[in-house]
Amino acid sequence: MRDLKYDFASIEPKWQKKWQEEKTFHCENHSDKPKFYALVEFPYPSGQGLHVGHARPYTAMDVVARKRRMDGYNVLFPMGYDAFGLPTENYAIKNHIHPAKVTHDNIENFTKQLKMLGYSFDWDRVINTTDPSYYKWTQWIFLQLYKHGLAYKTTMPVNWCTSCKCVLANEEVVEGVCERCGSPVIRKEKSQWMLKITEYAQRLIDDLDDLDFIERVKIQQKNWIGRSTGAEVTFKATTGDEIVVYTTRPDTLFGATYMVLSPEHELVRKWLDAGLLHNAGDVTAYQKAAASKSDLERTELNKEKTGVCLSGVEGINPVNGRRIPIFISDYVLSTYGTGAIMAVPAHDERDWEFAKKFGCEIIEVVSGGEDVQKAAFTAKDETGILVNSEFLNGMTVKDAIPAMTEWLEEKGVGHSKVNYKLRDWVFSRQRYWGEPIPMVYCEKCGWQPLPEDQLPLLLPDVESYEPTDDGESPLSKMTDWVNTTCPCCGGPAKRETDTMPQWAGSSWYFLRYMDPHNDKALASPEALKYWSPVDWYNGGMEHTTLHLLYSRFWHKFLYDIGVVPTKEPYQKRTSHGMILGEGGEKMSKSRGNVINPNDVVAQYGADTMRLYIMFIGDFEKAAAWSDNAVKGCKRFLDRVWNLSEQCSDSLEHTPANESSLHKTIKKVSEDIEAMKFNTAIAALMALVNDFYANGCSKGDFATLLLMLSPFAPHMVEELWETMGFAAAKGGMACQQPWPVYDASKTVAAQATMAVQVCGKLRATVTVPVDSDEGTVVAAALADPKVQKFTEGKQIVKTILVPNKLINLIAR
RNA sequence: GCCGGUGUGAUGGAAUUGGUAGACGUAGUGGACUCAAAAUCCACCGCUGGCGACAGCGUACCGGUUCGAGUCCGGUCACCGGCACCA
Repeated sequence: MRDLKYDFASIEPKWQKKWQEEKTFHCENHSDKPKFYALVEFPYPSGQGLHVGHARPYTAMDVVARKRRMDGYNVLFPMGYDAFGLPTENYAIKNHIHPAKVTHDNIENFTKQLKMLGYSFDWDRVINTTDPSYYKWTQWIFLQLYKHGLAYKTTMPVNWCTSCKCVLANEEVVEGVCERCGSPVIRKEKSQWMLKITEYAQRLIDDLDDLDFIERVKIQQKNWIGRSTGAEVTFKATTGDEIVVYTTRPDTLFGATYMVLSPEHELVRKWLDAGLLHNAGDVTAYQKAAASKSDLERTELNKEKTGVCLSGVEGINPVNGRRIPIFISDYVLSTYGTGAIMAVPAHDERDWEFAKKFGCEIIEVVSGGEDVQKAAFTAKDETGILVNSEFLNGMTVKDAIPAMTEWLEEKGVGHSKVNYKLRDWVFSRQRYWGEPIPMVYCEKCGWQPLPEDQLPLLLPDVESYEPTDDGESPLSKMTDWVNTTCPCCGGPAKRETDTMPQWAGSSWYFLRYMDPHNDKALASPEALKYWSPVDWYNGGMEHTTLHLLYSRFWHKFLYDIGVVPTKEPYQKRTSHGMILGEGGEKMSKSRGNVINPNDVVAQYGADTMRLYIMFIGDFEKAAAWSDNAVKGCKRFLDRVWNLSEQCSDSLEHTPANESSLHKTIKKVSEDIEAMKFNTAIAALMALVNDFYANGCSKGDFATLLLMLSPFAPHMVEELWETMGFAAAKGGMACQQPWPVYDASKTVAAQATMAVQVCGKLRATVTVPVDSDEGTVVAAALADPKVQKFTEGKQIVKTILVPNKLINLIAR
């Protein structure tokens, strides 16, 4: 009897069925209880199914959600599927199956797996971004963005994946290659729908201050938005044209010895057209070379600066009237600032490198560094003093920046300026499996939004999902669908054939959960008011600058137009570490080290899987899977199961366990809230060890079960029922109040204190709790091990840390 | 290069934020039970010296502050993540 194993294979489905039938975790949009909205990132339903990387955040938030219910909250803990996207479309192309069918099958599989793990989602609120009743509202939000001038179409160089034949957002290009397929990304001029996220740049930074996001998320978002302050300065060209440059160092203006325009700069085109450039051939050749370069090549060539001097045109420095050469070079980006710079080689490393290669003059204007002919001096602190700069001479850099800015403004040749690295969001994809963009183009009226009563604009069936070779969406071949009438004049018009990127549906999904079946609005104002904001959102760090930033942007927009009641969508954001394969390597099919949750559940049960994934290590850090450690968790659950048959009948707590029980309640309660699941479980294991050592009552055991229930809900419910607690307390363990501890009972009557002599541990003494210094010193000095080190010496000082430690300083 | 993080036994990791380093778990060793194995239970389990009680050393490395440092400060090294010609 002692080493009986519990039969998880029959227990787990039994309780999952009961939760489903009784809708145990269903929640209403009103309650006397305080609300708590816990959110995890909904999965992309890939063909591979759920993997252990999903299980970590899902289990963590399930533990939190289950505990908060027991704490007396009305908890919304929903799940759904982010199902538009390329892998499904590629699979459909390869196997000639409709993406909707693939999506449906994958979702079915995911749902089965999520239920198998016993998550307490409200299954009545499941959403699917590819469902027309959902994407109707994604399209609706797009129309609102358009109507408020935040969506626009423009021709611009975009990131073009050579393999996916598709435009990518900057965020989807990683080290010059496509984030998804790894193929090189080149620049291509295309007409694209854009969203003006840059309009929200400052608010996206400022409002982080009021949020409870983990610090590294805030820092990463701020870095990504990349605010910098400086000045725009207008230089004249000898042609009479004005060249506006952006600089963060207006103090160094006297050191500007040449200028650089990006190869795409409009003035270059203008001067070429006007025949002003003597070396037009070199210039156009350079422009052509730069345009065809992929981002990867640009980065690789990063070491060696290239460029062409524009012969026949010069710039004029507004501070001293000096004529300086103008270059074009791809180290100046057309997409940042004004696409033109003043080069100060003495105080900028890139300019210095370029100047050395092209023989430009290097003039020191900030002293305090090494010889500027040998290296650029870039320090911005008090170490530098301005020289060779007329009215700025003798100032520190810090003082010279505002002084020069003021001078520029007075003379009308410049002004202070804030710039952001963040760029507008490229919102079109030349792909099939996405939300159709609800816009119509009419030769007479231009772009027209589809009237809202025509939403959803359904994605039509096509024969082939392959993108066309000229980069148009497969939808462009559907002439019946493309040809329509203009909503404005009624004349012939064509629909937009591009679709939205995958990030669209996930930018607002958390709102739909609040009221998922509403067909009048994306969610009712009452539901939005009741549940907003999401109280706690856990997700991966990889979404920090993508999904998390995009959805904050959309939410702020919806707030501005009065749709949502809060200016931020998520109050708290936490993030989990990755699960690595055995041995610490990333899990991948090619390495053959992928752990399938189905196998783990089949062998050990869902409760063991859940417990282990929470016990594996620090939640925020990466952790390597270990089959042996899984066994340890199973062993622990077996020990709990067997302990149930050894409890005494008393419903009172056993005195011997009292302080460890109360300490454990405190520890587990606090650790779950702090996402220190590993130590919460360690505390439960230690408590079970105590119970085995001291014996335990039914009352002790019931408390243990309640604390264990968020981690191992199936086994706990089974024991709760068979031991008669369900009948006695009326309901399942997950419906009971969370145990409370009595602070006065967390301390034992006796304290074991460390005794140090001169800071070195020499003994421990056991004294009554809260003993005063005199008592502790006397007890310490009575110990022969202490006497050995104090003999013949005088105690000159004692330091007491109550109930912890006494340090005797002896001389 | 810039920003952020981490470094503790054989191993995953603890340590109430300056107070007994190594909780809890794995692996290992010895023992009990067993014909035997598995499972379970008990004991040991940082390094060095000693039969031993014990002593010395020990949280990447060097230095500092302190009665006391894994924790704080200065410097060095290594690894991980993000950004990367953003003027």
